[in-house]
Amino acid sequence: MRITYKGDYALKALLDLAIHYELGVSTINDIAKRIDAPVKFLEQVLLDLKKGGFVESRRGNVGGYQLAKDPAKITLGQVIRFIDGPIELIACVEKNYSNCADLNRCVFKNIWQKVTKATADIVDNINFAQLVHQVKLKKNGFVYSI
Amino acid sequence: MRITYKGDYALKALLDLAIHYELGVSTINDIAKRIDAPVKFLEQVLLDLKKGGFVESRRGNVGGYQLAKDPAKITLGQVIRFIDGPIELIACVEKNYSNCADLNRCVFKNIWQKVTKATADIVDNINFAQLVHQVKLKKNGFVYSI
DNA sequence: ATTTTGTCTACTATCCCTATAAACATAGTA
DNA sequence: TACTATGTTTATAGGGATAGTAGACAAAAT
Repeated sequence: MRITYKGDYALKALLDLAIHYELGVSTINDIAKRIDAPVKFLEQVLLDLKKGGFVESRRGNVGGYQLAKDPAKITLGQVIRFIDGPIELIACVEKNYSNCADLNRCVFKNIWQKVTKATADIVDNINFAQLVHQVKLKKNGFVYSI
Repeated sequence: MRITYKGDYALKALLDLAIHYELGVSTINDIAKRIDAPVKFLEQVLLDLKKGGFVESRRGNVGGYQLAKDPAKITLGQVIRFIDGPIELIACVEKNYSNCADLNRCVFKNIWQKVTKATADIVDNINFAQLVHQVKLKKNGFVYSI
C-alpha cells in the first residue's frame, strides 16, 4: 500500500481537529490554512472522513468540522485503511482474495504476511490522542506545522 | 510502496532461475510457462532485471537467462526496490526528500520511519537461496506452482 | 434577504500499470 | 550462405488511479 496525498491530508486534518478538540468546529478554510492543503481537495477528504464516521459537520454561518469521537478512539490504521485501502503490500494476502493458483504453497505469501503484521502492529497501536501529546511536547517555538 | 505485477513476476522469475541455478540458461518462454506470466511482459521484466545486474542473458539459438550471481547474494529487498521503487509508505521519509516545510517537527514522520524499518528488517534478510530451500521443503506432491 | 458555511456532481490533466506489437540484433545449425 | 530460435528495443494503447478544479446547490445564522 501507499499513503497518497489524500491520505496524508486526511491524517493531518484529523490531527488538526484533534488538537482543537475542545474548541468546537473548525471551518474547511481554517483547516486548509493550518495544514496547508488545497481547499477544494480538502473538502472531498473531509466528506469522506465524515462518511467514515471520523468527523461530523455543521452547516451555515457558524458551521465547520469537528471530530466525531474521542481522539484516543481513532487509530492511524483505521484512517489509512479507510482512505487509502488495505495496508497489505500485495493483493494476494488481502482478505477474500481467491485468485491465486496455490497460495498455500507459495513461499512469498508468508513474507508478505509478516510485513503486513509488522506494519499493522505499528499503525493500529497509535491513536490521535497520543499524536496530540507528541505535538505538544515539540513546543520549541511551536508554529503549528504538523 | 506496493508490489506490482511486474515486481511479482520479477520475484517469481528470479526464484525460478534460482531453482534452476545449476542447469544453465532458461528461455523466456520456459520461464513464462513455469511461473505463468505473459511472455511479452516477462521480456520487459527480465530486461529490467538484467539492467539491475540480477540476471545475465545469452542470445541466439541456445540462448536464455540465468542468475548473474549466487542466489544467496540476492535479497528480496534489493529486487523489490529496484523494480517497484522505495519501500517507504510515503515520499517524505525517502532519501533526498526535501519538499516538506518542517519535517523534523512532524509527528507522522517517526511513524513512517518505524514502518519502513520493520519492513526492511524482513525483506532485506531473506535471500533466494533460503527461498529455494523453502520450496524444496514443500515437496508434498510438488507441481511447481510458486 | 443575505451571508457564511458545508454538499454534491462533474470535469480534467497527468501519470502509472499492464500489457501487446513490430522491427531488429545475435548466435547457433543445416 | 540461408534459416531459425532466441534476446533487444521502441512504440503504443487501454484502463485506472491520482490530484486536483469549477460550479451549482442546500442549510443555518443574522
